[in-house]
Amino acid sequence: MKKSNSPTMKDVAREAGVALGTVSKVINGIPVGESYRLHVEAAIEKLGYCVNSYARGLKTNRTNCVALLMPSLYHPFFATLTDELTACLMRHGYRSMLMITNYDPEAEKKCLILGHENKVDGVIALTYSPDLKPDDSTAMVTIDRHCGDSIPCVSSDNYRGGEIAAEKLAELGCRRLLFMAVASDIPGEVDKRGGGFEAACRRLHIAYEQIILHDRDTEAPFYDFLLRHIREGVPDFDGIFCNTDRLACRMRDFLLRQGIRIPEDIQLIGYDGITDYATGRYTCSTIVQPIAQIAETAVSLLLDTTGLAVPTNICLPVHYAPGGTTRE
Amino acid sequence: MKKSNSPTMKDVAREAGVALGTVSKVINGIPVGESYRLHVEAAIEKLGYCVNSYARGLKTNRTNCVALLMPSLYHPFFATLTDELTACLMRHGYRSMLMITNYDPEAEKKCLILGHENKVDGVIALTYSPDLKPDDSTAMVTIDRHCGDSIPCVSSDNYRGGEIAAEKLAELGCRRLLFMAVASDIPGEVDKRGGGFEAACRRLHIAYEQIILHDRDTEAPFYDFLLRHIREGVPDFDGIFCNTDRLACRMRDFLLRQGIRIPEDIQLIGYDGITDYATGRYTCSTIVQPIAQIAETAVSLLLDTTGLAVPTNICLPVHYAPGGTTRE
DNA sequence: TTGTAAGCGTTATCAC
DNA sequence: GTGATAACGCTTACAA
Repeated sequence: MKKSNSPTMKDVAREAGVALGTVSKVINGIPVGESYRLHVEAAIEKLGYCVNSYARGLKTNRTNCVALLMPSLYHPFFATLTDELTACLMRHGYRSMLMITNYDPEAEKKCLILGHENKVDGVIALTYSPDLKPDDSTAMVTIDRHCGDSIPCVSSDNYRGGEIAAEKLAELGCRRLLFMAVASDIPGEVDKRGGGFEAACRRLHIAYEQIILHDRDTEAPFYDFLLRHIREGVPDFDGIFCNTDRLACRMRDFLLRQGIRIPEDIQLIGYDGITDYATGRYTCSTIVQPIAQIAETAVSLLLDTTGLAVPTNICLPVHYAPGGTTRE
Repeated sequence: MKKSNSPTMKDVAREAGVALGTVSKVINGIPVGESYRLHVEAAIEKLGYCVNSYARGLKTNRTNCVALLMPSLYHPFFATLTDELTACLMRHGYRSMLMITNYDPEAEKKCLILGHENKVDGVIALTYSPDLKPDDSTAMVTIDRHCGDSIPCVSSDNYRGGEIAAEKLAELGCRRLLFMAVASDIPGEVDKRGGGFEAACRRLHIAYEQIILHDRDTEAPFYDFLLRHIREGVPDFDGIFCNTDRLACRMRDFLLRQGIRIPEDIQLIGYDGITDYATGRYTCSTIVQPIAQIAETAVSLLLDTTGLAVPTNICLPVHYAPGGTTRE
């Protein structure tokens, strides 16, 4: 599949009639006699020389490569996040090694080892392990889940997002709220959405209930719950906050099938800010995560080597956006 | 960001009391005396040794790393394709270096150079350059666009997909068909969708028109065209084939706003097989691309080093799936 | 079968 | 400022 005989520095040196070290200096931008530089550059051009980053990496122990651990790219949130992360890394001169973990802690561990073998300069992980830890010598930043105090975690301001959802529903006239959530076994930043919602409800003196399910379970309990709370076509609730857009969309579909009007009878707010790929519109009214900003923050944190104490948790601001499931 | 002092083979050899070469053999699965192997394995375990793939790559000129050139991950097709490619590569023991090119030929060229510097074993590209060529020593496979006869291109059977769309619409009772397409400047496999559609229409003696726009233009001409062909609420067409699901969804939305009923008045078929992330349902009736199969084929073609003459173009079978915009 | 040693293409340390 | 030279960690003849 390869045969490889790219020119090496030695070839360039010979072609330019200079010593090896001189070529290295030119390539690394270290000052060198003007005429030497020109010769070397000409030789590089002529031979089509291109550095071998494996040789360089072996020597310097830096590879300009970052491992990206993602559960899947089927979910638009992960996909766009990966897009932004990769673009951002490239802007900083880094390449990204993508690893799909399939929500599997075992696979995540394997990927970390793979990354270590590959001497990646750092790891950015959206993980489903409670305790993923890289080799000590490798920098790591997580997204949406804390993995220990030495590892910064960046996320959207989930708590505030929950508050905003409650505030918005209240402002739009809702008086009886419901919080629906799918949660994974292991705790993460995402769990704070409910906390913010509750706090705001209490502060606003609005009645609320909540129902939380495990993400590996079926949604049947949600449906049962909703059905029990619809009497003669009139629902007990006039506003629902779902902890993901996905859930909000699914509940909207279900309620519509039950003859409930959205947003007339029930208003619905999700979380994530997922847009429809065809129209670019939000798939439901939602709390929008600042994906590009999350990516940039994660990259800066990872690459920032100033050693200044970094906060262990960075929350980025979210905002509400109407998407057809609220009366606005 | 790094401090690196992982144990090396030398450390393992010392720990195990054997020679360096022996350690190497154990690691590479080359037969070695049982007791030696045990010692070495124990030492590896104890020290937490892990190969340095940069040193290995430097020596062997193989890196087990493949560059993935994608225009963006915002489109679900690219995202799922990237997911499948990466998963498939991992299964084969390869890592993928993701590069987002933003539909920009210049960026694509830069990525190719980056890949070359990084000594990737191969490149899989979904490119928007007419003539992207890697360094001679690097294997390449493209998806959906031909880049020269030496570079295999894998795609869905676009021509057949066009035929199927026409046949299906005919079968569902359509008598006046329309083909709508957005096309990029540079030719690609995707262009064949229209050819297949036309051929089938002629074969079936069904009247059809077509309107094709550049992908960088506005959609206004589409809307004008449709409006001109709706007289007193009755459209001239009873079936439309759009060359992407995205277009089909957009046209559906537009037609609905004009008071046209879908699928009662007009039936619509798209192409790609995009599913909604929340419900998993097709976003419109569609010709489904076998994404996982495309990924597997691309990977096999890239990794297959048998040197057997590979076909320059591989078309994978597609199928029709109803998605609410046809009467079935 | 096991051990030894010569590179792979860089970078970095020195004398010059 | 320039040019030999020694690593970096590994694979692979080749010698024992």
